[in-house]
Amino acid sequence: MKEEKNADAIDAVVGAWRRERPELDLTAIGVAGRLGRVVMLTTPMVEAVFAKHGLKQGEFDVLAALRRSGKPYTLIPSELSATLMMSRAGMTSRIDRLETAGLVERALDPEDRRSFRVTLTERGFEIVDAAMSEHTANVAKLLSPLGEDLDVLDASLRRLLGALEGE
Amino acid sequence: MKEEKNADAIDAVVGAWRRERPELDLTAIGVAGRLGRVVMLTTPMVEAVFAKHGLKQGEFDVLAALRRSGKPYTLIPSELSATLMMSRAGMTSRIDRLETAGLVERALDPEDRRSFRVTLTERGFEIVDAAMSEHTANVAKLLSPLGEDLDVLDASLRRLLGALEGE
DNA sequence: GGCTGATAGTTCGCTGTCAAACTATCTCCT
DNA sequence: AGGAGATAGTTTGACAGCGAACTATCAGCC
Repeated sequence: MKEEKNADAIDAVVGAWRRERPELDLTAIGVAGRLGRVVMLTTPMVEAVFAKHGLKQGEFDVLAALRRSGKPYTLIPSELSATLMMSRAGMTSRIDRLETAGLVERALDPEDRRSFRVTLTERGFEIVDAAMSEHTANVAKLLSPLGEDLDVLDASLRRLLGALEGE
Repeated sequence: MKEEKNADAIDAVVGAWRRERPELDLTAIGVAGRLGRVVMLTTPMVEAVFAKHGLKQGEFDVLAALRRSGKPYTLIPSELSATLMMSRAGMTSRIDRLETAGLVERALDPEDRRSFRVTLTERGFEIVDAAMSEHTANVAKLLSPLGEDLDVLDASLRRLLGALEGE
């Protein structure tokens, strides 16, 4: 006994809306719903990998931005908050936590005394590299059901993202 | 002078990783990054519509779940928290807020004295219907750059979601 | 019929984020 | 040179969400 139709949770939501508000065109709502739900379902699985390395998602994001910036693995807080699309207030506290944990260091910026240079420590480097390796494998596994659709999905998302980012 | 290549923010991230960690296969990371970024960029645009109706996303979600459940627009808190995939503690406070705002009512459940029935008020009904109409149009507009790729994207996401939800 | 364990909802303490207000410093313009 | 406005980072206060602990009620088993 296999399921004839592979209906998902979004089909149920869209179906209910269609019954209650038949005049609405729900095509895009369904796509947006699936997008959001995929992110919601995968988030805890992604976070679990970071947790194994003692990191939260947001902390990994900071370390990863420093790591991929290349030697000397240094950025200033405002660059970090812009790249990660978060407020500077939030970035202050993230850096505080990472500094306390010994994964980054704050150093004076000789060219701008308002600012700091945030640098990966040796330990931060090792942890983020280990976490990134595992994260990469984990995401590949999570998306493996897509098969050859992976490229199709990527192409569609690229098209959408290009428009959303404003060319 | 037009851009020859339509590189997006994720291309920059993946490119930096490829330079720093050439041994990693970043295909899936790129797709996941685009997924997350699309959600991150669209979230404020979606929330702006709800805000016009005096709602936050989470509050709209509750009203919408009640609305699409059909007459008598009634659910119990544990159904709501399960449907919306959030903790019961969080649901308690959401319902508190919505009740204070006069958009839902709590009534005794005659069949289970531990529980309540949460029902849309007349005013809640009107607000969620108006918000849903505008939300639907807004999402359609946000995804309109996809053109005929909308169905392609939906098919891929459905495939992925089916696997993530465990068949 | 009356414990035992499960379930519904709430309260409490904590955390991560944001916006706004604030200090320090830089930049530019005249 | 020096003053106006912009910018970097922090502090503060507020808020939504979570997990754990708690109360009340239900369900089922002996």
